[in-house]
Amino acid sequence: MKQKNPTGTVLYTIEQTIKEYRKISQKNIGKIVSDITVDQCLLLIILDKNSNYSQKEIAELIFKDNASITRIIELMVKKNYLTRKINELDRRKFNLEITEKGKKTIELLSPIINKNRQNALDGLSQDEMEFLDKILTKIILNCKK
Amino acid sequence: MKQKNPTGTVLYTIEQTIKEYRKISQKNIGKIVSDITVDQCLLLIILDKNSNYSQKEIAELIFKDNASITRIIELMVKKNYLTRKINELDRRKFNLEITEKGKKTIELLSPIINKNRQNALDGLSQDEMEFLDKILTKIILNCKK
DNA sequence: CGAATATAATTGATATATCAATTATAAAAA
DNA sequence: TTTTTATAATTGATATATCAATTATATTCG
Repeated sequence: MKQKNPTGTVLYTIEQTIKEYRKISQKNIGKIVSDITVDQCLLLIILDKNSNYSQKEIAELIFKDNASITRIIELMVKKNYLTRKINELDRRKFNLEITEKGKKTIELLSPIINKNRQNALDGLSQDEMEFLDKILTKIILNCKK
Repeated sequence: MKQKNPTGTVLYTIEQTIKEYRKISQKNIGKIVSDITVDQCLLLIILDKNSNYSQKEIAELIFKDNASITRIIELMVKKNYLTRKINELDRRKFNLEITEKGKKTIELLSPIINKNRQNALDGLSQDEMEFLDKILTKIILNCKK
Protein backbone atom coordinates (compact mmCIF):
# COMPACT_ATOMS: atom_id res chain seq x y z
CA MET A 1 0.00 0.00 0.00
CA LYS A 2 1.75 3.11 -1.26
CA GLN A 3 1.80 6.26 0.82
CA LYS A 4 1.70 9.73 -0.71
CA ASN A 5 4.92 11.54 -0.26
CA PRO A 6 5.04 15.03 -1.75
CA THR A 7 8.71 15.44 -0.90
CA GLY A 8 10.05 12.17 -2.18
CA THR A 9 12.34 11.75 0.79
CA VAL A 10 12.18 9.35 3.67
CA LEU A 11 12.33 12.31 6.04
CA TYR A 12 8.69 12.90 5.25
CA THR A 13 7.89 9.32 6.15
CA ILE A 14 9.73 9.71 9.43
CA GLU A 15 7.58 12.67 10.32
CA GLN A 16 4.43 10.87 9.29
CA THR A 17 5.36 7.90 11.41
CA ILE A 18 5.84 9.82 14.58
CA LYS A 19 2.64 11.79 14.04
CA GLU A 20 0.58 8.65 13.55
CA TYR A 21 2.16 7.06 16.58
CA ARG A 22 1.47 10.05 18.76
CA LYS A 23 -2.09 10.26 17.56
CA ILE A 24 -2.99 6.67 18.40
CA SER A 25 -1.05 6.86 21.67
CA GLN A 26 -2.88 9.95 22.80
CA LYS A 27 -6.16 8.37 21.85
CA ASN A 28 -5.51 5.26 23.90
CA ILE A 29 -4.22 7.22 26.86
CA GLY A 30 -7.25 9.47 26.74
CA LYS A 31 -9.54 6.49 27.13
CA ILE A 32 -8.07 5.80 30.58
CA VAL A 33 -7.03 9.20 31.88
CA SER A 34 -8.57 12.24 30.30
CA ASP A 35 -6.43 15.09 31.56
CA ILE A 36 -2.95 13.99 30.59
CA THR A 37 -0.88 14.03 27.41
CA VAL A 38 1.59 11.54 26.04
CA ASP A 39 4.46 13.83 26.94
CA GLN A 40 3.21 14.52 30.43
CA CYS A 41 2.96 10.81 30.96
CA LEU A 42 6.48 10.25 29.67
CA LEU A 43 7.65 12.98 32.01
CA LEU A 44 6.09 11.14 34.95
CA ILE A 45 7.71 7.88 33.97
CA ILE A 46 11.10 9.50 33.58
CA LEU A 47 10.81 11.19 36.96
CA ASP A 48 9.71 7.92 38.47
CA LYS A 49 12.96 6.32 37.41
CA ASN A 50 15.08 9.17 38.69
CA SER A 51 13.53 11.80 40.87
CA ASN A 52 16.64 13.95 40.78
CA TYR A 53 16.30 15.25 37.28
CA SER A 54 16.26 19.00 36.92
CA GLN A 55 13.79 20.65 34.57
CA LYS A 56 16.62 21.24 32.16
CA GLU A 57 17.51 17.56 32.10
CA ILE A 58 13.91 16.56 31.59
CA ALA A 59 13.64 19.04 28.75
CA GLU A 60 16.54 17.38 26.98
CA LEU A 61 15.18 13.91 27.54
CA ILE A 62 11.83 14.64 26.01
CA PHE A 63 13.05 17.08 23.37
CA LYS A 64 11.45 20.21 24.66
CA ASP A 65 12.89 23.55 25.58
CA ASN A 66 13.03 24.95 29.06
CA ALA A 67 10.18 27.35 28.54
CA SER A 68 7.84 24.56 27.52
CA ILE A 69 8.89 22.43 30.45
CA THR A 70 8.26 25.26 32.86
CA ARG A 71 4.70 25.55 31.61
CA ILE A 72 4.02 21.86 31.36
CA ILE A 73 5.21 21.32 34.92
CA GLU A 74 3.18 24.27 36.09
CA LEU A 75 0.08 22.60 34.69
CA MET A 76 1.00 19.24 36.13
CA VAL A 77 1.42 20.77 39.55
CA LYS A 78 -1.94 22.44 39.16
CA LYS A 79 -3.49 19.12 38.18
CA ASN A 80 -1.86 17.54 41.20
CA TYR A 81 0.45 15.13 39.40
CA LEU A 82 3.61 16.73 40.78
CA THR A 83 4.91 18.86 43.59
CA ARG A 84 7.73 21.32 43.16
CA LYS A 85 10.03 22.61 45.88
CA ILE A 86 13.17 24.67 45.69
CA ASN A 87 16.36 22.64 45.79
CA GLU A 88 18.21 23.98 48.81
CA LEU A 89 21.55 22.76 47.53
CA ASP A 90 21.19 24.82 44.38
CA ARG A 91 18.50 27.37 44.70
CA ARG A 92 18.28 27.86 40.94
CA LYS A 93 16.81 24.39 40.66
CA PHE A 94 13.68 22.63 41.83
CA ASN A 95 12.99 19.25 43.31
CA LEU A 96 10.12 17.60 41.55
CA GLU A 97 8.12 14.89 43.23
CA ILE A 98 5.40 12.65 41.96
CA THR A 99 2.21 12.78 43.98
CA GLU A 100 0.00 9.84 44.86
CA LYS A 101 -2.23 10.74 41.97
CA GLY A 102 0.83 10.79 39.74
CA LYS A 103 1.90 7.36 40.93
CA LYS A 104 -1.51 5.90 40.34
CA THR A 105 -1.54 7.40 36.91
CA ILE A 106 1.77 5.77 36.08
CA GLU A 107 0.39 2.43 37.20
CA LEU A 108 -2.70 2.91 35.11
CA LEU A 109 -0.95 4.11 32.02
CA SER A 110 2.28 2.13 31.91
CA PRO A 111 0.59 -0.92 30.45
CA ILE A 112 -1.19 1.26 27.90
CA ILE A 113 2.04 2.85 26.84
CA ASN A 114 3.69 -0.52 26.49
CA LYS A 115 0.78 -1.74 24.46
CA ASN A 116 1.00 1.33 22.23
CA ARG A 117 4.65 0.64 21.60
CA GLN A 118 4.14 -3.03 20.95
CA ASN A 119 1.28 -2.33 18.63
CA ALA A 120 3.28 0.23 16.67
CA LEU A 121 6.23 -2.12 16.32
CA ASP A 122 4.15 -5.20 15.71
CA GLY A 123 5.64 -7.52 13.14
CA LEU A 124 9.08 -5.91 13.20
CA SER A 125 11.95 -8.22 14.00
CA GLN A 126 14.63 -7.37 16.51
CA ASP A 127 17.03 -6.97 13.61
CA GLU A 128 14.76 -4.57 11.84
CA MET A 129 14.41 -2.42 14.91
CA GLU A 130 18.12 -2.35 15.47
CA PHE A 131 18.72 -1.46 11.88
CA LEU A 132 16.12 1.25 12.07
CA ASP A 133 17.73 2.66 15.16
CA LYS A 134 21.15 2.56 13.58
CA ILE A 135 20.11 4.42 10.46
CA LEU A 136 18.18 7.00 12.42
CA THR A 137 21.14 7.58 14.67
CA LYS A 138 23.19 8.21 11.57
CA ILE A 139 20.70 10.83 10.44
CA ILE A 140 20.74 12.44 13.86
CA LEU A 141 24.51 12.71 13.74
CA ASN A 142 24.36 14.14 10.23
CA CYS A 143 22.00 16.82 11.48
CA LYS A 144 24.19 17.65 14.44
CA LYS A 145 27.43 18.23 12.59
CA MET B 1 28.44 7.15 19.80
CA LYS B 2 25.54 5.94 21.93
CA GLN B 3 22.41 8.05 22.34
CA LYS B 4 20.44 8.20 25.53
CA ASN B 5 17.05 6.64 25.20
CA PRO B 6 14.89 6.70 28.32
CA THR B 7 12.18 4.63 26.70
CA GLY B 8 14.26 1.88 25.19
CA THR B 9 12.23 1.85 22.01
CA VAL B 10 13.10 2.98 18.55
CA LEU B 11 10.01 5.19 18.58
CA TYR B 12 11.96 7.58 20.74
CA THR B 13 14.77 7.63 18.20
CA ILE B 14 12.29 8.37 15.45
CA GLU B 15 11.06 11.38 17.33
CA GLN B 16 14.56 12.53 18.07
CA THR B 17 15.49 12.24 14.43
CA ILE B 18 12.71 14.38 13.14
CA LYS B 19 13.32 17.01 15.81
CA GLU B 20 17.00 17.29 14.98
CA TYR B 21 16.21 17.46 11.30
CA ARG B 22 13.66 20.18 11.75
CA LYS B 23 15.99 22.15 13.97
CA ILE B 24 18.86 22.25 11.50
CA SER B 25 16.48 22.84 8.60
CA GLN B 26 14.88 25.81 10.27
CA LYS B 27 18.28 27.17 11.13
CA ASN B 28 19.49 26.99 7.54
CA ILE B 29 16.29 28.43 6.15
CA GLY B 30 16.42 31.27 8.64
CA LYS B 31 19.83 32.29 7.35
CA ILE B 32 18.31 33.08 3.95
CA VAL B 33 14.73 34.13 4.72
CA SER B 34 13.93 35.23 8.20
CA ASP B 35 10.14 35.28 8.28
CA ILE B 36 9.27 31.79 7.12
CA THR B 37 9.13 28.37 8.71
CA VAL B 38 9.99 24.95 7.37
CA ASP B 39 6.32 24.07 7.11
CA GLN B 40 5.33 27.31 5.43
CA CYS B 41 8.05 26.71 2.91
CA LEU B 42 6.86 23.16 2.29
CA LEU B 43 3.37 24.53 1.85
CA LEU B 44 4.64 26.90 -0.84
CA ILE B 45 6.44 24.11 -2.65
CA ILE B 46 3.40 21.87 -2.56
CA LEU B 47 1.17 24.63 -3.88
CA ASP B 48 3.71 25.38 -6.55
CA LYS B 49 3.37 21.86 -7.88
CA ASN B 50 -0.40 21.91 -7.80
CA SER B 51 -2.19 25.15 -7.25
CA ASN B 52 -5.57 23.48 -6.98
CA TYR B 53 -5.13 22.00 -3.55
CA SER B 54 -7.75 22.95 -1.02
CA GLN B 55 -6.75 23.85 2.51
CA LYS B 56 -7.99 20.48 3.63
CA GLU B 57 -5.77 18.68 1.17
CA ILE B 58 -2.78 20.73 2.16
CA ALA B 59 -3.48 19.97 5.79
CA GLU B 60 -3.33 16.25 5.09
CA LEU B 61 -0.18 16.54 3.06
CA ILE B 62 1.77 18.33 5.75
CA PHE B 63 0.16 16.58 8.71
CA LYS B 64 -1.67 19.49 10.21
CA ASP B 65 -5.29 19.97 11.05
CA ASN B 66 -7.61 22.37 9.32
CA ALA B 67 -7.54 24.88 12.13
CA SER B 68 -3.76 25.16 11.99
CA ILE B 69 -3.80 25.52 8.22
CA THR B 70 -6.36 28.30 8.43
CA ARG B 71 -4.10 30.25 10.71
CA ILE B 72 -0.88 29.48 8.90
CA ILE B 73 -2.37 30.60 5.60
CA GLU B 74 -3.78 33.69 7.24
CA LEU B 75 -0.27 34.62 8.30
CA MET B 76 1.20 33.80 4.93
CA VAL B 77 -1.34 36.01 3.23
CA LYS B 78 -0.50 38.76 5.69
CA LYS B 79 3.20 38.29 4.94
CA ASN B 80 2.38 38.44 1.25
CA TYR B 81 3.45 34.93 0.30
CA LEU B 82 -0.03 33.92 -0.82
CA THR B 83 -3.32 35.32 -2.00
CA ARG B 84 -6.63 33.74 -1.19
CA LYS B 85 -9.87 34.06 -3.14
CA ILE B 86 -13.15 32.27 -2.87
CA ASN B 87 -13.53 29.37 -5.27
CA GLU B 88 -16.63 30.23 -7.26
CA LEU B 89 -17.23 26.62 -8.25
CA ASP B 90 -17.45 25.57 -4.62
CA ARG B 91 -17.88 28.52 -2.37
CA ARG B 92 -16.84 26.57 0.70
CA LYS B 93 -13.32 26.45 -0.68
CA PHE B 94 -10.62 28.94 -1.49
CA ASN B 95 -8.22 29.33 -4.36
CA LEU B 96 -4.72 29.87 -3.08
CA GLU B 97 -2.14 31.53 -5.25
CA ILE B 98 1.53 32.08 -4.73
CA THR B 99 2.60 35.70 -5.03
CA GLU B 100 5.76 36.97 -6.66
CA LYS B 101 7.37 37.13 -3.26
CA GLY B 102 6.32 33.55 -2.70
CA LYS B 103 7.83 32.44 -5.99
CA LYS B 104 11.08 34.19 -5.27
CA THR B 105 11.16 32.57 -1.88
CA ILE B 106 10.73 29.14 -3.40
CA GLU B 107 13.60 29.81 -5.74
CA LEU B 108 15.77 30.99 -2.90
CA LEU B 109 14.92 28.19 -0.55
CA SER B 110 14.53 25.13 -2.75
CA PRO B 111 18.28 24.59 -2.97
CA ILE B 112 18.56 25.03 0.78
CA ILE B 113 15.88 22.47 1.41
CA ASN B 114 17.51 20.02 -0.93
CA LYS B 115 20.81 20.58 0.78
CA ASN B 116 19.18 20.00 4.16
CA ARG B 117 17.78 16.71 2.95
CA GLN B 118 21.00 15.60 1.38
CA ASN B 119 22.94 16.52 4.45
CA ALA B 120 20.57 14.63 6.73
CA LEU B 121 20.70 11.52 4.55
CA ASP B 122 24.40 11.76 3.85
CA GLY B 123 26.10 8.40 3.79
CA LEU B 124 22.89 6.40 3.52
CA SER B 125 22.64 4.08 0.56
CA GLN B 126 19.60 3.88 -1.65
CA ASP B 127 18.90 0.48 -0.16
CA GLU B 128 19.06 1.78 3.35
CA MET B 129 16.63 4.55 2.57
CA GLU B 130 14.22 2.20 0.93
CA PHE B 131 14.43 -0.18 3.82
CA LEU B 132 13.91 2.67 6.23
CA ASP B 133 10.86 3.79 4.32
CA LYS B 134 9.49 0.29 4.23
CA ILE B 135 9.82 -0.27 7.95
CA LEU B 136 8.35 3.10 8.77
CA THR B 137 5.42 2.47 6.49
CA LYS B 138 4.82 -0.74 8.39
CA ILE B 139 4.74 1.21 11.64
CA ILE B 140 2.35 3.75 10.14
CA LEU B 141 0.00 0.97 9.10
CA ASN B 142 0.24 -0.59 12.55
CA CYS B 143 -0.80 2.70 14.06
CA LYS B 144 -3.69 3.13 11.68
CA LYS B 145 -5.36 -0.19 12.26
C1' DC C 1 36.88 38.85 48.59
C1' DG C 2 34.38 41.08 44.57
C1' DA C 3 33.54 41.40 39.62
C1' DA C 4 32.63 38.86 35.70
C1' DT C 5 30.68 34.91 33.77
C1' DA C 6 27.75 30.88 33.58
C1' DT C 7 23.64 28.33 34.60
C1' DA C 8 18.50 27.15 35.80
C1' DA C 9 14.37 28.64 35.38
C1' DT C 10 10.80 32.13 34.29
C1' DT C 11 8.34 35.45 31.47
C1' DG C 12 6.45 37.74 27.36
C1' DA C 13 5.31 37.63 22.67
C1' DT C 14 3.90 35.14 18.89
C1' DA C 15 3.03 30.85 16.25
C1' DT C 16 1.26 26.47 16.07
C1' DA C 17 -1.53 22.19 17.81
C1' DT C 18 -5.81 20.31 19.23
C1' DC C 19 -10.55 19.78 20.14
C1' DA C 20 -15.19 21.10 19.95
C1' DA C 21 -18.55 24.13 18.25
C1' DT C 22 -20.07 26.99 14.52
C1' DT C 23 -20.91 28.91 9.81
C1' DA C 24 -21.55 28.59 5.04
C1' DT C 25 -22.21 25.96 1.24
C1' DA C 26 -22.99 21.70 -1.40
C1' DA C 27 -24.87 17.21 -2.18
C1' DA C 28 -28.11 13.65 -1.24
C1' DA C 29 -32.49 12.02 0.11
C1' DA C 30 -37.33 12.39 0.94
C1' DT D 1 -38.17 21.37 -4.12
C1' DT D 2 -37.58 21.09 0.74
C1' DT D 3 -35.23 18.72 4.31
C1' DT D 4 -31.37 16.27 5.82
C1' DT D 5 -26.80 15.22 5.76
C1' DA D 6 -22.04 16.03 4.48
C1' DT D 7 -18.11 18.93 3.69
C1' DA D 8 -14.70 23.10 3.92
C1' DA D 9 -13.26 26.32 6.54
C1' DT D 10 -13.37 29.34 10.69
C1' DT D 11 -13.47 30.45 15.54
C1' DG D 12 -12.69 30.05 20.53
C1' DA D 13 -10.32 28.05 24.24
C1' DT D 14 -6.36 26.06 25.93
C1' DA D 15 -1.78 23.83 25.53
C1' DT D 16 2.57 23.71 23.61
C1' DA D 17 6.75 25.51 20.75
C1' DT D 18 10.15 28.96 20.06
C1' DC D 19 12.95 32.86 20.73
C1' DA D 20 14.73 36.59 23.25
C1' DA D 21 15.03 38.97 27.46
C1' DT D 22 15.10 38.70 32.37
C1' DT D 23 15.80 37.05 37.21
C1' DA D 24 18.02 34.57 40.66
C1' DT D 25 21.64 31.95 42.05
C1' DA D 26 26.34 29.63 41.45
C1' DT D 27 30.87 29.48 39.84
C1' DT D 28 35.13 31.23 38.21
C1' DC D 29 38.78 34.31 38.01
C1' DG D 30 41.37 38.42 38.84
